[in-house]
Amino acid sequence: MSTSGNRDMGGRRPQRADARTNRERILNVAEEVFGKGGQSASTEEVARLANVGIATVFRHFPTKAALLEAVLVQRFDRLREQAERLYHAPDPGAAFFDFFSHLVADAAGKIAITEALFEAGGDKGGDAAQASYGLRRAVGALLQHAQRAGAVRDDVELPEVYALLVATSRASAQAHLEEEERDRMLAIIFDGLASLPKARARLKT
Amino acid sequence: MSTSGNRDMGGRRPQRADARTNRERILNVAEEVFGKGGQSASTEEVARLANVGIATVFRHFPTKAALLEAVLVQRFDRLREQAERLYHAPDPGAAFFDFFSHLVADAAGKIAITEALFEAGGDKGGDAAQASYGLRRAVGALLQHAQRAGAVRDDVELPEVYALLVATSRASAQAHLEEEERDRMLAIIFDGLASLPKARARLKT
Amino acid sequence: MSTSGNRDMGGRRPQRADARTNRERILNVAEEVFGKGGQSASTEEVARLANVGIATVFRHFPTKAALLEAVLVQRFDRLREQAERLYHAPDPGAAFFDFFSHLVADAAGKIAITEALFEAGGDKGGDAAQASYGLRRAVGALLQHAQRAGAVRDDVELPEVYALLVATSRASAQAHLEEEERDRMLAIIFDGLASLPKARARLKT
Amino acid sequence: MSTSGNRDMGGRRPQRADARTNRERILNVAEEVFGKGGQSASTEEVARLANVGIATVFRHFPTKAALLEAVLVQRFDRLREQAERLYHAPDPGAAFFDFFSHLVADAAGKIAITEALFEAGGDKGGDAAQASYGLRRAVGALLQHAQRAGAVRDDVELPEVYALLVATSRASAQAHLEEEERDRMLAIIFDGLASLPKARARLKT
DNA sequence: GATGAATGAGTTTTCATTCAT
DNA sequence: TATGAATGAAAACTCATTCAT
Repeated sequence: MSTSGNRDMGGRRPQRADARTNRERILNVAEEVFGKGGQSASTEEVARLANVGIATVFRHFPTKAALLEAVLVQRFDRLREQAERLYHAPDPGAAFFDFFSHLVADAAGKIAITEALFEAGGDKGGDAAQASYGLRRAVGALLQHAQRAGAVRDDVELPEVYALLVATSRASAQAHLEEEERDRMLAIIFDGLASLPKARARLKT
Repeated sequence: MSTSGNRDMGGRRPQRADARTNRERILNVAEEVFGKGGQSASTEEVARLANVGIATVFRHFPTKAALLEAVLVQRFDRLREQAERLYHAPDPGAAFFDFFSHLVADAAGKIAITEALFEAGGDKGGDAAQASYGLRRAVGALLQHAQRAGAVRDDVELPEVYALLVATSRASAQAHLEEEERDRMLAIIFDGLASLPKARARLKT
Repeated sequence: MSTSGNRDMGGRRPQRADARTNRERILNVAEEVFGKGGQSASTEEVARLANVGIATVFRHFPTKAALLEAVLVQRFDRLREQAERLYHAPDPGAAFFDFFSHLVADAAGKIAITEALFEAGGDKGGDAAQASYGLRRAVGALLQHAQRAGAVRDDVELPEVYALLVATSRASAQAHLEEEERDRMLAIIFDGLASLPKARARLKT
Repeated sequence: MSTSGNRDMGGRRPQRADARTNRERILNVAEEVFGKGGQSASTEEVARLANVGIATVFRHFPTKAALLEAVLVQRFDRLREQAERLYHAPDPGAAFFDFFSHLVADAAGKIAITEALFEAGGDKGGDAAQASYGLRRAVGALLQHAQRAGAVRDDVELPEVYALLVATSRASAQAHLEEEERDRMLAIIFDGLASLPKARARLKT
C-alpha cells in the first residue's frame, strides 16, 4: 500500500489540474523520506523521489519547515480522526487500548516522522502545534471514556499516558523490535494502566 | 600569539600545565554539546568549548562519528558500571527499579545524546554497539535478579524491558514532562512489571 | 501613479471587455516596481501587481531585460517629449532650467529606474539606447537655445551638462535629500551654468 | 563550473602567517568585483578571482553583507584620511577643490562600489554607517575651512555639497565621460561654489 | 490569448575534514 | 603535537523562463 506505487507514470507528464496531485505526491514522499532520514533528510531527496524539480517542492511548501509541518499536520489529523472514530465504539476500554496499539504498530514504519512529529508537540508553533493539540485532546477523550467504563484506573492522567504513547511509538519506530516484543512491551503498560478493581475481580475468583 | 596558552576567558578553563590529556576534556565537552544540540551539533562548537583547535579534536577522533561513538561508549560504560554495582545490592527489586528510575531521570538533561545513544543501540557498528550490548547484558542481569527475588513478574523478558527503558528515557529527555508526570509515567510501567503474585498477596489480606 | 488609477479594484479581475491591452498596465506597474526595488525587483512582483499571470508578462515582453527596456524607452520618450514641448517656450533660459529642475525632482520618486535608466544611457543596445539618444538630443537643443538667449554660458557643452543632469537625478533619487537641500544643490549648479556676462551686466548696474 | 581549473596557479602557496594576506586579497578583489558588478555580484566570483575557496571568503567575512561592509569601510576610511590630511594644507580653498576633484576622478575606476558605497550612506547600520559619517564630517571640516578662507561662498551647506560630491562621483564612475568632460562638469560646480562676494569685489573695481 | 505550475541553474551559507606551520 | 586556515561538497532557497491546459 505504499504510496509510491504510482510513482513512475511512464511518460512523466504531470501538470494540468493535477497540480493538486503533485502536492499530495510530494507530501506523501516527504512523509516517507522524513520518516526514514529524520528531519535532517534533504528536501532535494524529496523532490527526486517525487519526480519533481526542487523548485516545485518549494512552490508548494515555501520552506522546509513548512513541508515538515504539513507532513506533521496530516499525520496528526489522521490519528485524531481515528481516535475520534473510536470514541463512539461500544467498548470504551477496548477502544482505548486498540487505539494505543494501532498507533504504536503504525509508527514502526515511519521512523523519524514520529520523532519530529512528537517533538513538535511542544515547540513548533503554528498548525502543527494546533494539530498536535487536537490529537492530544482526542486521546484524552478516549482515556476518560475508558476510565469511566472502568477499564483504566482512575488515578492516571493524560500527560503520562500521552507520554507513554509517544515513547512507545518512538521505541517501536526505532528500536529493532520484533512484533512479539512490541506486543509484550505494550502488555506491560496495559497491565499498569488496567483498572485495579477489575483485576481484583478476576483474582477473587 | 600563542594559541592555546593564554585563552583566558573569564576564568573558564584554567588550562593547567599538567593538562589532563585533551582527549578527556574533549570527550566531556562533547557529551555536553551533543547532549544539548543533538548529533547535529557542530564539531567546532566542541572544539571551542574544550579550548582546543578543531584539528586537535580530529587528531583524537578521526571523524565526527568516531567522536560521537566515543561519547556513547563512555556513557554506556558508565551506565553499565552503575548497573553492575547495583547487581550486588541487598534488595534486587529495589535495585532494578532504582536503576530504571535513575536512568530515566538522568536522561532528562542529555536530550539528544540519549537520542543518538539509543539509536546506536542497533545500527552503528563498532565499539558503541559493543558497549551498548554490555549495558544491555547488565540490565538483563538486574532484571533476572529482580525476577528471582519475586519483584518482577516472571513472564517479561529483556527486549521489552529494555525497549521500555529506552523509550521512557527519550520521552523524559524530549517531551516537556514535569517531574511528577515522569514519575507517574514510571509508576504505570512499574505497576505493569510488578510481580502479580505479590499483588495478589496484598489483595488477599 | 497616474496611469494606474484603476489599480485597486476590490473585485480582483475587472477585465473589462475593452481591456486596455494588458501591455500598458504591465508597463506602468513595471515602472513603479522597478522604480522602488531596482532592476533586481522580481518579474513576478510585476505580474502580481498588474493582476496578470506571470506568463502574460512574458508574452508581452519576451525577457525581463526587454520589459526593463520598454520601461526605459517609455520614460525616455516622455522626458524627450517634455523637453521638446519646452523648446518652444517663450523664455529659453527658464525653459532649460525648468526642465532640469523638474527632471531632478521627478527622479526622487523613481529611485532605481533612474538608476537603470541612466546606466542604460551607454551600454544597453537596442531601443533604450535609441530613446536615450533622443532625450539627449532634445536636451541639447534646449541647452543651445538657452545659450543663444544668453541664459547659459557659451563655453559649456552637452556632455557635461547631461552628466550633471543624470548625476543630480540619481542623487535626488537615492540620497536622503530634503527638498530644500535638493534645491540648494541645484542652485549651485545653476549658478555655475549661468551666463557670466549677464551676471556681470547685472552687477555693473 | 568547477573552481579547480584555475585554482592551482603555478607555485602559489598561501597559508602560514599570510592568512592575513588572504583577507586583504579577498577584500581587494571584492572591491573590484563589487565595483564592476554592483552589490549583486556573486560571492563566488570574489572567491574565484581571489584564488580561494568559497568557504575561505566566508571564514573571513561571515556574510556577504559583512564583506560588502568591509569594502565600504575600507574605502570610506581611506577617503576620510585623505580629507584629514588635506585639512592641514596651507591653502584651504585649494584643499577643498582638490579633494573634490580627486575623489571624483578616483571614482571613475570603481564603478558600482561608489554606488553601494554611497547608498550605504544612509540605510546600512553598523560600521559602514559609522565610516560614512566619518567621511562626511571630514568633508564638512574641509568645507568650513574653505568658506572661512573665502574660497567658497558662505551660504552653501554640507548636505548639498556632499550630495554633489556623491552625485558627480557616481556620474564619473558610470557615465562614459571623457576626462575633459569630467573636468568641465566639475568646473561648473566649482564655479557655482566659488565665493560670489569675492567675484563681485573683483568686478566692481 | 491567458494562466500558473514546473523547472533547473544560481546564490548564500554551513560543516566535516585536511594541510602547512 | 597542536593549531587554525583552507577547502569543497552539500543544503535551503530564488528567479527568469517554458509548457500544458
